[in-house]
Amino acid sequence: MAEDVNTAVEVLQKHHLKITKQRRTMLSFLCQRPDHYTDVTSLDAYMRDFYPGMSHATIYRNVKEFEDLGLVEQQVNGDQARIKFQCDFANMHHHHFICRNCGKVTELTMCPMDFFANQLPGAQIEGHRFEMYGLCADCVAAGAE
Amino acid sequence: MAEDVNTAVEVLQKHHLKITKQRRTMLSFLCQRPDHYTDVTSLDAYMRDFYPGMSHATIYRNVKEFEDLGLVEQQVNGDQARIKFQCDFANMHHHHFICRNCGKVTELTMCPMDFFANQLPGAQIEGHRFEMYGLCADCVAAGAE
DNA sequence: TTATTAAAAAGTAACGATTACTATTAAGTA
DNA sequence: TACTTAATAGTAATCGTTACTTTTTAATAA
Repeated sequence: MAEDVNTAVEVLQKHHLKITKQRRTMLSFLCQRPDHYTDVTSLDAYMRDFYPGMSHATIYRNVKEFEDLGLVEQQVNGDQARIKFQCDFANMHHHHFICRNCGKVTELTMCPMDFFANQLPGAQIEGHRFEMYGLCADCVAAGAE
Repeated sequence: MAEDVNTAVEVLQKHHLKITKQRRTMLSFLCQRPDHYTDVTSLDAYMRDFYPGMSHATIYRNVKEFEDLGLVEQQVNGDQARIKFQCDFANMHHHHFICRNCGKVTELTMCPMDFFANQLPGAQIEGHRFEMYGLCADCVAAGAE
């Protein structure tokens, strides 16, 4: 876990970005739950609690920078953004099962793209989005909802 | 096309909802492009141009009601909602390829779910989201971007 | 057709996530 | 230790969306 933060910090350095205590705290926070999506508003609340008077703008700007660097994955559901620490910087293509109760993310192997490409002759496929959601095994066992 | 509006109106009646001229206009507008997603803000602008002084609340409330009735499909991309008239009330399960240039929607046959269910023992899968995006054949031919 | 009534619309104004902007602070480097 | 420039704080704005209250209007019955 602290491992991952250091790896992320190295990425920042490699891009000549400054290592501020705020950024380090943000990364630590995200790193605590590498397999869960976190509302950016929760991160915002946490940071402003940790550093009273910290600016919204700083948090959102850093989120965007982390995303550009591939340190976090962003996902929009409804009206607010959620992000997740990205551990495997190797960045192998994969998809997610997201638990609606606890936010836990399970990575899925295999990508369904191949089955569809030939249905769109002439089109230029630039990307895709595939997610499954529901209750993870733990939440089912705990009797959620 | 007017066909589809009438079908939608029947659905409203069936649920004891009133057929107002505003609702009829909204449905007509959406029905003009049954294979394209439209920003709700565009619909909002159109309606307020058509009925000067029309309330935002009315438009958004109706969008929500149409969605509850299955008359439109909603999809959130980024910061604003997009909707699409739902023609096939039979509502056969399918997925979409969405052109980022013109918003055109192509329905895809086959669903990738079956391949993944067995990767999540114990979980309760409640839904999924699969979309492909890029440029449709027309936009590619027209040399978009 | 007219009266009735419940739902829908208008007309504010607010809310909440996100962002622009400027002055100040602090991280990185010499 | 001083310097330079990126990062932060602080303030306020933006924009999509919604809550609330009053007024209007579609649907139904007399």
